[in-house]
Order: sequence, then C-alpha cells, then structure tokens
Amino acid sequence: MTPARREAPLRRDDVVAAAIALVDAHGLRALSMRRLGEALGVEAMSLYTHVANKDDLLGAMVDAVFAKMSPAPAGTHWRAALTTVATSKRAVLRRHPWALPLLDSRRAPGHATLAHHDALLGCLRGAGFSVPATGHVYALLDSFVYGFALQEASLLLTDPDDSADLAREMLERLPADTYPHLVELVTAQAARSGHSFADEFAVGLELLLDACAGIHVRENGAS
Amino acid sequence: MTPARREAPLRRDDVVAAAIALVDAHGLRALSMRRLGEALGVEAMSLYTHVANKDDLLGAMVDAVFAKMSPAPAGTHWRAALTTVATSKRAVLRRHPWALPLLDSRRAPGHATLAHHDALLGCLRGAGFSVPATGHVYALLDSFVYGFALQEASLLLTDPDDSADLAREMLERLPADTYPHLVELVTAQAARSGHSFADEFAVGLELLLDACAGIHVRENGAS
DNA sequence: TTGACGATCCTTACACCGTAAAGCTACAGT
DNA sequence: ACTGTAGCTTTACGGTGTAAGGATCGTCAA
Repeated sequence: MTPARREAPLRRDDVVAAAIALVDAHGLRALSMRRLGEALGVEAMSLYTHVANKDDLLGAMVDAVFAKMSPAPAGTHWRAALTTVATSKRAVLRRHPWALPLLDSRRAPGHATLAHHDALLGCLRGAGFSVPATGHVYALLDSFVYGFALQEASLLLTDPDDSADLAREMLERLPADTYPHLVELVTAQAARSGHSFADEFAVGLELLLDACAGIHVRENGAS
Repeated sequence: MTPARREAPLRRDDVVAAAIALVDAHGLRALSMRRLGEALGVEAMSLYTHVANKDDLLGAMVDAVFAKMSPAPAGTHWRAALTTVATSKRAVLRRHPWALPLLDSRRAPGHATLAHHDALLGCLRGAGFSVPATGHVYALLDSFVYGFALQEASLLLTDPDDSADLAREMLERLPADTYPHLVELVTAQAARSGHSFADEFAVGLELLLDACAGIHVRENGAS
C-alpha cells in the first residue's frame, strides 16, 4: 500500500502534544506508541522519526509541562514572585498529574525545565538571598510543591474537586477503632462541606514563605 | 513435568520481599512477573496464587516500605517526634526511591500506611495541636518529605552519595550563559567538596518545624 | 532533465509483557 | 477411600517497545 501522505509532515511538537493530550485524557498507561500513532493518523514506527524512543518522548512531555508554568515575574517582590511560581506550578502539576512520577526517572532535563529553575534562582539572588540561602529556599519550596502535588495526585485518583465526598467515602473503609486520629481528621474535614485538600496549599505556602522571610531578614536586615 | 515441590510453600510476604529486593537492585522496570518468579524458583503464573495481579503486588510493596518507617515515638516532645519520623521517612524513601512514583497510583492504602499516618496524627493531637492545625502541619511536613525524596530520587539516578561529583558533571552540560544562576548555584555547591544535597533536608526540616512551633504557640501559648 | 539524497512513512518481525484457562500433584478432612 | 483444595505448571492470547528493511516523495546538483 502506498504510504499515506499527510497535508503537512508531522513535527516533534505535534507528537509530544498529542501524547500529552492522550495521557491527560486516559492516563499514562494508555500511552503506547501504537495508540499514539493512531491518534495522529500514522503507524507506530513512524513516530520514531521524531522521537528517539519512548523515554525520549516522556522526557519531552515533562519538559512541555514545565514550559506551561509561569516563570518568575521580573521586577516584583521576591515573595510575590515565589507565590506566583509555586501556585502556577501546583496548578500545572494538578492538571498533568502523570508528570510527577516521570520527574524522577528523567536524567536530562529539557530547556524549559532548566530555564524555569534558572529564572526562579535569579529572582532569589536578585532579592538579596545569598547563594546558600537561595539553595535552601529553593529546595524547601520545590519540595513542598512537588510533595503537595504528589499527595494531591494520590487523592485525585478518586475525586476531582471536592474532597468532602472523598472523605466521606474514605470513612466507610476506615475502622474507627484502629485509626482513631485518622478518622477524627477526615471526619472534621468532611464535616466542613466544601473543604478541599487544595486549601492546605495556600496555608502551607504562607508558612513556608514566612520561614524564608526569616532568612531574608537575617541576611539583609528588615526591609 | 512434575511440578517442583518447594521445601516450604511460598508466602505472600516472600513474594513481596523478593519483589522489593529485585526492584531495589535493578529498578522498577526490571520487575516482571516472569523475572520475579525466576528469582523465587517458580513459574510466573504461580505468583498469582499469592497476589491478585501486578497492581496488587505493587500496592503491597508500597505498604511494606511504609512499614519500615519509624512510627512516631510515644512520650517525646512533638518536635522531636516529627524530626524522627520525617528523617526516617526520608531515609526509607531514599533507599527505595521507586516507591514514590507508585504512591500516587495506589487507591487503597495498606495497614502499615494507615497506621503510620494515624500514629503521627495522634502525636500532634496529643501535643495540643487543634484538628485543623494538625491537618496543616501534616500536609506541610508530608509534602516536604515526599517532595524532597522526589528531588533526591531524580538526582540519585546518576550519583549515589556525593552530589559534588554530580554537580561537576552537570556543569559540563550547562551552558553558563543560558542558565547563569543555575550554574552559579551548582558551582558553589561543587566548590564545597563533600557537600550533599541531602544536607538541605535537615535545614528545610528545621525551618518547617519552626513554622509549626509558631502555630503551636499561637494555639497553646509559650511552653 | 536526470539522478542521487534525505526526510517521512510503512510493513514485517522479535522478544517480552500481564494474565486467562485449564491441568497436575500432594496433602487435609471427611 | 473419596473429595476438595492449595500450590504449582503449561499453554496461549493480545498487547508492548523497537530493530530492520523498504517505499515514496521533495529538493538540489550535475
């Protein structure tokens, strides 16, 4: 059979975008070269023209996710900048939860990833944080964001928006006498209808930024 | 052929333990039912006597990892208890980095997991934290630990112990004019030979616990 | 105009994966 | 002695990533 001729040849970005769309819709497990090819109207092996192998594809997907995160806005107070970046990062990771497990199997970060990190570091250095302090703040903040996203992803498996329902359902499976404190916490949350685990993010972030402000004052005096 | 008769029948725990050993040694990708069977001197299908399917196995592995973490010690100051738990948790996750990506695809946590969480919550409630504050502290702390472990796992891919070597190697791939701040930070770390990214954990944890102490004082007054 | 070349896509093939289905064997309980 | 069942095996099926080797085109040099 004569090979199908597409109106425009496939680009690497098309492949990556289609893969992200597919995974967003149907989960990481649904991403196979054959299915991805099908979504693009192409045989599986054709994808290898644009992508070295599946791992390369996954790496590109992760980088594309990083590209979606707001970079540190220039010219704003460091605290506002950190808030912006952290919030955006969490939002993006929440929309693409599959990116998190991929994060730790990628050995060569892409340009968007590196640029994102660099911009935030630059923001901190510009704000007067010393190099070691910048390292501390960055490790602290990033850990929090990633870890929060990880927990959120774990919860989001069952419930998309309102954790209250999830909490109620969870209670049915938790023997109250075996895990009294867990039950207490979940009950209290479920009671406050509309409460979302996501709210914890803002609280935690504020606490974290307070801690960073402490470092900043120690190094630069009160502003 | 007559089925091989083992001296003692296989137990679920044996299967899980062997799977963990296999994955510790050769990575998650190396875990296939056939290989695991081989490691146990058994055909792949025999494993299904002890395990519902591969997902069930992975869940059991995660729970076994949780079981290795030190529970919150009773009768100590909450701050010491949190330090113990967080440190232990990180250490365990560092030894079994594959558990992290698995965390967020498991929908039914095992007993060890639930018990671990319950103990820590109990410790906080006992120390005088209100229910909402306990939620905040817990989300904050757990996010940090998971996120830190995630970043560490991502770095550990190439270098096991001393990040200084890793930093030096990384520098060779980073164009200094494209990512100036990234290069600055990595350079500074590489300069301090023997510096390990792992040191950031203690620093971050201290900052975090300070923030928690703030909450505690606000709720209970100075102790 | 011709002819070589490289990019894009296709077909075929292979080893490996998870697991459904069915059968074997040896012990436990009646 | 008969039956059930727990542990293990064999076989088989559809799916996976990807190596190898064409096929068809647009482009550019001769």
